[in-house]
Amino acid sequence: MALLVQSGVENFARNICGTFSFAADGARLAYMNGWDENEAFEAAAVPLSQRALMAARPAPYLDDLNPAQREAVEALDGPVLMLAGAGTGKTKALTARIVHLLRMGKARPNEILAVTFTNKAAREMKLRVGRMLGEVAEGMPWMGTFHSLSVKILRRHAELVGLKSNFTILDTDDQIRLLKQLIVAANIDEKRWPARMLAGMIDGWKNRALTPERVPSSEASGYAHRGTELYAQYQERLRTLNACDFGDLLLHCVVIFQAHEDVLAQYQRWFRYILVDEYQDTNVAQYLWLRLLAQGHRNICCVGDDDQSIYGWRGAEVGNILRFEKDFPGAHVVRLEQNYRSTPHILAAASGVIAGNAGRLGKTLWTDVKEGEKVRLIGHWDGEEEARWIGEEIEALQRGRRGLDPVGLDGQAILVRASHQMRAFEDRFLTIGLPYRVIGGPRFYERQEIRDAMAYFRLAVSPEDDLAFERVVNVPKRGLGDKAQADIQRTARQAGVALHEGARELVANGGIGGKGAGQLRAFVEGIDRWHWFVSNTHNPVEIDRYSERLVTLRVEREARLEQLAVLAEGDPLAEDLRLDLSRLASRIAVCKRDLDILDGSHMLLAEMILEESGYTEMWQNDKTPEAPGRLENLKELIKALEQFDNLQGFLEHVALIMDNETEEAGEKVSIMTLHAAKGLEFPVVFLPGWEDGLFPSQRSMDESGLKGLEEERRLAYVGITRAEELCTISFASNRRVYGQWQSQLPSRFIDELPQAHVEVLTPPGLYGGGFGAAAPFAVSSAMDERVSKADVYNSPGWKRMQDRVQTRGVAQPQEARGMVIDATAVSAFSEGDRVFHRKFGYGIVTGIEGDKLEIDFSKAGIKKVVAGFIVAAEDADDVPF
DNA sequence: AAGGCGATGTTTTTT
DNA sequence: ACATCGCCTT
Repeated sequence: MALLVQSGVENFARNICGTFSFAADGARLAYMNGWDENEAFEAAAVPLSQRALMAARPAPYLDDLNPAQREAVEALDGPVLMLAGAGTGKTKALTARIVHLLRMGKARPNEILAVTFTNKAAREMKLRVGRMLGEVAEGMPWMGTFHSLSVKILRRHAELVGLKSNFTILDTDDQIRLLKQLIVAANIDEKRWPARMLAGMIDGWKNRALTPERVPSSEASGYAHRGTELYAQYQERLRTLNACDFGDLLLHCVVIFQAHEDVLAQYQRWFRYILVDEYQDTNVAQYLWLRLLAQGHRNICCVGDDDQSIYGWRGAEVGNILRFEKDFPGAHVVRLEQNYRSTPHILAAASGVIAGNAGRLGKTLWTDVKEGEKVRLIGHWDGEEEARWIGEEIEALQRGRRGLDPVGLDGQAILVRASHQMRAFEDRFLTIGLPYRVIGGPRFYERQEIRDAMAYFRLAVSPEDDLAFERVVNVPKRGLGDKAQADIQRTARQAGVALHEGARELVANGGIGGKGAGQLRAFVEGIDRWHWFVSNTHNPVEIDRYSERLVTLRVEREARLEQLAVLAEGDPLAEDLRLDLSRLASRIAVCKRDLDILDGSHMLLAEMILEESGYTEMWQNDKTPEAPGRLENLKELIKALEQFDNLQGFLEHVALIMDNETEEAGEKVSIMTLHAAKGLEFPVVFLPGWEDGLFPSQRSMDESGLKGLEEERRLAYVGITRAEELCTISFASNRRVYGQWQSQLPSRFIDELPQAHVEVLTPPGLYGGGFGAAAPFAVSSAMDERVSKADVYNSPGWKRMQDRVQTRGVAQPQEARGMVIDATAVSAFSEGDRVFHRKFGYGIVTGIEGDKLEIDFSKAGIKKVVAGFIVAAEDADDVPF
């Protein structure tokens, strides 16, 4: 073991020195780090002009900063918490800090660990550090996402968690498929206990850095009391497959750090300074990962905004940022509060809403800007009307209106709570021909055709990849159904080999009949052939062999051509010769292609695989409207291969890079979810669908109670603060929910908007005359109690309306409002209790998790509900209505 | 083995 | 309303 660790460390050191190319930008680094410049220049052979450039700009990055930013940048040593409100220039401060660390000689580029959540953020940071330094920042090997950095570390120490360093990274599809197998094997009714649910639980545990044996027994009741058992089996299975899921990447790192002091110490020495972006989004595993690495020198700088924590539902712990000063006593806390993005009204509206949350670290955003429009608020009859109005408004703003400068479509965005809300806008914009773009739809590498193609590539690289085999063994249809696939599985398991070998054996011993047999043989041989090409790339012997064959074929062609030339016109032999020639031509083409593949053209190899497997053909023959798009995507995929040296390299990276890069040109309105909008900004922002139950989402409140509501409120805060100039909030009185028309009430967040910063619009057209003019009313203006029926939806009296509805106790779906949610209420229940929920009816408690109860409702099925919403069945009569 | 029909459950999403 | 999924038919 010691030997392994030792060699790992050596490997590691070599890797870092190799990755960090001193030669590339040695001069600049030498300058900033105070090394012997002349020596470095000699060695690096960098043009002197570059040195001149650096010398001419002593420290421009510091002069660009405001006092708070500067404070955060200059506090280099010890723990620092940078509380950066929306639009306060946190990325600027973060990048300046990195540059400053380098310049002050505190660390070399390879000694800084800079962590982000998304590849996009990492890219952005690299770009900006590079720009500040005056060129591309090549030498920062440890700037990346939690996951990509974890992979890098894990590859070095895979053996410490029972993996080989070439482990594969599973996507969610593979994960679910694997779990399904285990569930079936465990004799569990997959219908009652879906694999997705188990996957969710396992993810949750991994997010909390819980290995199977560390899962608290209080949670053992989940998933038919067999959750932890299946979790353990799943981990075992992953190990045999030499694979990791996303959660494992972090979990394994944490486990290694915790169990191997020497390894941890090594990294603690390497990473002299640690920077973390979006700290409010870290989960427990990420928190431990960071804390372990920072433990020694405590040179950790976390940047975040507790008010923008919107990923609690996937394991993020706001608590991490709230607790920072306790975790790192003596931490230097800096607040970035000067906002460079939005007008005062927008900031005030956002602040007003977020003030409703308890337990904030607290920041007061301010701005130098004096002018600006109020946040606009408008009610509509229904969702379609809302979409219509927004469409017209966008076009009006595009033309320039009311003395406002025209705002291009790229500067306008619609931010919705849930993606299904996008449809109304897409429909409307299609009919009026308004160009739009949906941000954050299904990601490129998540598409079916891309995953299928990738499975083929995985098989070519490693034929023993059983998950890939399963995925495509019958795609395209090869007549290999459940029966045949079960036979393959059995044969493979008995022989203790991979499915690919099992299939070969099954074919060889005639264990499979019918047309499936031939097809399976072809599939197995295809994989062999593709794999042969992968393993013989650049093999000189094979290249010679193919070259010779190509020559032979060409000679043969010449011979035929000569024969043809001497034949008389109309000679019957000529036909045969021409046929021969065309056959020869295609053989030559194939041989040439094979030779190119052997020479290292992995793009041709990929094309060949998709061609020979019949995968391309399958989509060509497909008559569905999306087939052409899928073929287009496959072409894109091949194009993406170009940036990599080989298929292996491609597969390695793709697992972690899941973003969609296709950005078509042209001015377009952006439509996206509030989550997808975090970090973005637009001059004009529309926030539709502010209705209770939709936003805040009913489900969020049911499942997480007050915590959920507060997260929704942060989402509202994020939404408003995306706007630079103009922010328009809207709601509809009627909306179709799951096909049923439902009457909606304005969101409680609307009540929380400070009136002084809001302008209320009556909808043009439908009510109040239909002349298309938007007549502004001040919210504060006293309004006649005799509001007309039509005006109810946009009058300043919706508050009263809500009050009326509440005091009258009229049935409404939003009963969470005003309820006291008592986290301790959970203790009032135990498993087996018969209980009542106003929405789901009667049920039996089947488990307890934190402040939530898992209940098997007789009508609604199994749900997890906050205990505050539950009463004992015998008290059901006390529940209103 | 493969395509057609009724029951089902519907947020947010990165890696 | 709608898509997905498992089951049932051919």
